[in-house]
Amino acid sequence: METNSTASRLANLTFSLLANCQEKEVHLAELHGLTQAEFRCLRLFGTDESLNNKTIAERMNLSPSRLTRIIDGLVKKRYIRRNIDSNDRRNMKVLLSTKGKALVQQLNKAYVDIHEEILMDIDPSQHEQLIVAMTHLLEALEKWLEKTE
Amino acid sequence: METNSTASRLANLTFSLLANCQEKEVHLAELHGLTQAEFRCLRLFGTDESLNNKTIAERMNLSPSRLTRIIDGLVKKRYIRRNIDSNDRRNMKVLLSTKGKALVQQLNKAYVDIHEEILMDIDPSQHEQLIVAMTHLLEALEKWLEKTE
DNA sequence: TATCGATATTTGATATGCACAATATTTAAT
DNA sequence: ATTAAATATTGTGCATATCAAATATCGATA
Repeated sequence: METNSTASRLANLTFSLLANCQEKEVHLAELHGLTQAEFRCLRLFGTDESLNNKTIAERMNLSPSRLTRIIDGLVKKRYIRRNIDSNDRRNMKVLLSTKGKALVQQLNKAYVDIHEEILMDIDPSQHEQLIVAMTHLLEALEKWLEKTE
Repeated sequence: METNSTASRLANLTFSLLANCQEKEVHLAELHGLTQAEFRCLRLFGTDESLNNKTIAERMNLSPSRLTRIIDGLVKKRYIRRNIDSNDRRNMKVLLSTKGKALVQQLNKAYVDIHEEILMDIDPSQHEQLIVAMTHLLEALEKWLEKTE
């Protein structure tokens, strides 16, 4: 059956793709003197956003206490600041410092640049195709994760 | 510019994809009573393959000592066996037990099934193009990783 | 307003993950 | 035969993560 062999080729592709992306992330983190956790945490921020401890913990699938210490590291390295939320003083509003904003913007740019480079190697007529396919891949994965939750 | 906006869409996609795959892996691991490291180790085996400690460590980017203990866990849980290589008694030949083979096959099948489902959503005439595009994506990423080594 | 329960963060204790160095066994080279 | 290299394991220490307890604040209500 055609679908089956294509499916296993695609499966191998996404498998390798995943491994490579992970490697890339490790590499980028140490390039900036950050631990992997700190790096991933930083990448959650849009440049203007301000998040609290708990939501970051949820997005990263980590305990709030773990987050406290990751944030500690990022504060010590002067990438972010902590402010008490004046509306609800239980909340810590965590936001990027100037240095943090610069790094996040640089990372985002680099990230897009990589993909741009990649697209240059691919016939433009296939770009939309690729996007559609990857979107399906993502949807399927999300559906599967929900199903088995 | 068309390329740029496509690139940032693609960037977002691979970003989410990565996060979802990681979540899926964690989930699958605990579904089978394995740690994430054990799970990833098991997935390296083809059903008939026999590997030694060192090569597994290299493929997983872990130290041999770490591997020794991961293997310990998998042996205790009866997924793999250790045999001394009779050609070179320094080597431990690590291979899947019957139970291990069954699990690996089941996982591989599930993995292909997901991708088959995805392909059903896409016009068959475009499958080959999709594979080609994804292959380019992977190649480009590998090239980038080498460049920055 | 005084108090109780819920919520957010932090801290201390503890467990797990991982690498490095030292050790033991075996092989290969001189 | 002796020495050097390769392989797996064990001991140790630091990094990573969770859990439970402590602290502070908020909102509701008696």
